[in-house]
Amino acid sequence: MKEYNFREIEKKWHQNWVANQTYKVTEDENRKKFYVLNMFPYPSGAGLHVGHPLGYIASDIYARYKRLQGYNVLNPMGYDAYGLPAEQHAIKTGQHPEISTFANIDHYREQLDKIGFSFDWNREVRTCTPDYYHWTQWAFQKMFGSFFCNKHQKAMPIEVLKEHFEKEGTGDWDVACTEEMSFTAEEWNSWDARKQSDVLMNYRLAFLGETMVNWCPQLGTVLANDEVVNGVSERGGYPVEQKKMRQWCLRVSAYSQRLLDGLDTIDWSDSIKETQKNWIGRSEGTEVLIHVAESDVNFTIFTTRADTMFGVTFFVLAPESELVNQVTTPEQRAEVDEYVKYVKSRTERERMIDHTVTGVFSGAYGINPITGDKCPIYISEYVLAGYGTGAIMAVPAHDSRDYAFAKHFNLPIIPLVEGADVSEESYDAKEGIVTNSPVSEEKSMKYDGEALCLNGLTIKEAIQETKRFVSEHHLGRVKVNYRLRDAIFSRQRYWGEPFPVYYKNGIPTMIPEECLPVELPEVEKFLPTETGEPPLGNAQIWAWDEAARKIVDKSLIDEKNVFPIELYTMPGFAGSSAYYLRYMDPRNTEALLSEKAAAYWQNVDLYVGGSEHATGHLIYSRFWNKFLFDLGVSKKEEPFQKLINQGMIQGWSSFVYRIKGTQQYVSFDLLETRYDDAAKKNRYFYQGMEADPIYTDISTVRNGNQLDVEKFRAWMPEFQEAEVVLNPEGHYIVSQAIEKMSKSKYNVVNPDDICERYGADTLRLYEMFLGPIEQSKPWDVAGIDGCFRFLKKFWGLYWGKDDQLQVSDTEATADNLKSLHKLIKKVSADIEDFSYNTSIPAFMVATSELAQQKCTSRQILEPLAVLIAPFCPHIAEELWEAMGHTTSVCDAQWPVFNEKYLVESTVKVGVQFSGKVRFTMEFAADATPQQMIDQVMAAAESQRYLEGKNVVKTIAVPGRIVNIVVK
RNA sequence: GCCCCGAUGGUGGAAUCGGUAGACACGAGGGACUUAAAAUCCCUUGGCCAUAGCGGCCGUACGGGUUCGAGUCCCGUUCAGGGCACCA
Repeated sequence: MKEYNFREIEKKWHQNWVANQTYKVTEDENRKKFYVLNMFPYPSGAGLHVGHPLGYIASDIYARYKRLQGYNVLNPMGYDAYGLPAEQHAIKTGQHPEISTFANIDHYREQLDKIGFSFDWNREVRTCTPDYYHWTQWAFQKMFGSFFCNKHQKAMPIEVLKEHFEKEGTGDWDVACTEEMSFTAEEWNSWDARKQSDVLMNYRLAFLGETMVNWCPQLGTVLANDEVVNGVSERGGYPVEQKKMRQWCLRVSAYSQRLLDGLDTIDWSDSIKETQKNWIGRSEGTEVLIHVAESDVNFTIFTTRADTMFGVTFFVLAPESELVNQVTTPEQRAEVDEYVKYVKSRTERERMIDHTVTGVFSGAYGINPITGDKCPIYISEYVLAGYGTGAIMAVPAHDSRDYAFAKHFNLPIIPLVEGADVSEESYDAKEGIVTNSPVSEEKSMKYDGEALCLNGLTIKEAIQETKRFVSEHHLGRVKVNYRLRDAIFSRQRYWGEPFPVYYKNGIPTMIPEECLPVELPEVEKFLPTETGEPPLGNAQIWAWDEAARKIVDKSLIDEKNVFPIELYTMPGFAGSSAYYLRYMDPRNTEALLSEKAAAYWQNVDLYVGGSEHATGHLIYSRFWNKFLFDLGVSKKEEPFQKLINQGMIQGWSSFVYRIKGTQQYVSFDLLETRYDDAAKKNRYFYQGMEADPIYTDISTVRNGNQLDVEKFRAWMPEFQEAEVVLNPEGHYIVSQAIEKMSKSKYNVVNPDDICERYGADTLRLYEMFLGPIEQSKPWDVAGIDGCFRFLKKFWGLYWGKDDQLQVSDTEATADNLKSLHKLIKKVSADIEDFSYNTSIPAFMVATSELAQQKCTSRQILEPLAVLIAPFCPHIAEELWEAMGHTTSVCDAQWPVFNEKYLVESTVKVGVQFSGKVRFTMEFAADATPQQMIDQVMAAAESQRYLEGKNVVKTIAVPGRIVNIVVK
């Protein structure tokens, strides 16, 4: 048999694909399009590990499959090239981040090329190149120039709103905004340009806002909500504090309802949809206006439990709320100020962990409009300024947080639900019958002669009734709130897209569209300036000359028509929010993409990437695309029709144990483990001395868990002098843990080594074989030999003893056809469902069947090569060529499944009595159930199973089981 | 606390509509070939009992239910993973 020389084969076909531009794709009106996309990678210095290609392989298989089915498949790849690591590298070494980024990209490309992807590299994009970020800046400018009409749920040009203001003031137009405003046309027209600009900021989709931001002092930048995890920064794990700052923001919240509704139209996993639903956090409730007693101050509270208005015993304001100053009485002023100061001193993280009750009385009372009761107004950090109105009505009987507060401050608790016992805890459930609302008017306010009474209603009915009452009598209104916040869109960093904005006499002004892109300026240092400006403050050539329409030296700023340019840069998600559109027409210099390309490619049919982007990229992209859809640029409301989230491939981390303060390393099985309750972790001891676990590189481990001491010593200078304490068998045993693959954990397996040893086709096959794509699983090389062996067997099907191809024109046998068509059916269905892991065993079975049948028929072996082509393109090409084809197997046709080859003349079924299969029988495939029953009865009688028993019922399920019930 | 997803051998995992659970692979054990190793090939491998051979019982986290028949459907419980989290 001819040797399976994967190195030669893979090298040959890689060159061939490049030379023939096999994967170049162009719009073709005569063919149906299919758009497959991977989340593009951030090119890190560590290069690819075996986890990265998992999704790429999965989508490549699908892309190749669709192409074989005759679709015109777009399968592009590019780089999310802006990012913090490159910037930090630049700060450390002084090397421009572009240099390290491009070097990393080259390394990625080299690694990717080895795996045999069908990417069209002609369409590569990099978010950090001016021809790309031109369109990021352009989209930002469009958002700046737009507002969102709540009635039509659509973005519109800001000029429309301006005109409206000029003619009618705010009027009753329901428009997405930061703060509700009300002014007349006269007022608007009387304002100067500066004031008008400020007011418009309240409505623009990209706006400068004075908002509470997540400030990370260590990183020296603000972070978006999804970049803060458990109160610390996602990157680096540094503390984050709340700070009021003027920042660029995107009004993502305007699209809340559309982002929610869109989820029903797309084919994503339930868990990711659920995550997004939680993140958007739609909550239907009621806003009620509360008067502050003995003053003319009013405030609005938001509640989802309008039915509990009769149980209100106090109100609470968020400490950051502007109302705090307005309501606080002089006597309480000092105490309140001190409390507000205390709250400010607490970090986000402290507030998240520590839920002890704190608060202070403001001295004021609010009037419950339903009962007329005067209730004290408190200030407490458990009410958040950023959600709802920053003020709540407290119903301690039916809300556990209010309950804790009431107990702490000794406030009354009034239960409102039949049978609810609130002596120990609150009754939070939304089930039950409402009671305790006054029957007569004694404690109830009448409006237009009507008083609210909820007794006897279910809670749900009571909510509806209260909503009606409140709206009809103008005490408040029905309101939908969303948890989704506007995205903070500026960062105090160097390595990002510069804003195409200059400040003309303090008014943020867009650099004309024709002058884009505004290129990232050169700086000497990548750190913030000494005066605390962001790194772009170091740029000398960074001022806008309005007359000359170009960027000029900063020193000219005081001259006529020269103004400073924005020093902030855009965040990471800016460049990754619309890259899928750019791939459709990546070299267009006139537009983000042409009308023609947009109309042809529409949107992404299949998107593959990690689920960690659920509340970041996948929300921002949907928002961005919806905006571009409103503009008519994108042709589909949703960017990604189907989403597959590949799981993580974890690595096996290995640990050696070093006795504290020595160079002695003790084998794991000799250690005594003690659990330290205080530190909540294990500690290890050897002869009374404590030993610390230290990561060791997986390359220093052999036979599963034994340390190769020589390799270990050679690995790092630190370990050169290591003395080891071996176990009685003379081995050093390491301990192991399954963790995320990471350079710092020394558990990274890189695909190059696997390619070198087994070839790309084996790697591709094996990564798919590891388990369902959507699941996380540890990398375990154990099974890879099996995949490699299979490929050798598969190869062997095609070659005779004397290295000659043994494909002949002999007619295929029925068995051959059956094996083939079973496989076609299975593999086609599996690819459609992304359960590739189950088609690999099917391939193995078919291969051994055909080998046993000594099948040499071209009729079988040709389609077989096509079937494996999506999985293992190199071997498929080689065999395809060997069989005399001059075109690529990529342009072959996916074999058509034909049921007729699988139809059996007879069918084997098990015969079952009282729940047990007793014997099997063969029937003609077209036997009717009655015929089968008759035969079974005859057979059963002859086998004496039915002796002395009465048959009460017979059931036949053709093809599987014949079941007879006896008594 | 709320929401989502899941639980099948030593391991990864198969099992379409409810129809003979454990495909396929890994690992493990045994054997063949070989001076030896690698490679390759063959046999065994859910548990218990029986074993010359036939065979029998129990088994899909646990407890119920529906059904002639449940890994699959329904109800409850436990455990593990993920998301959100003073969101009113």
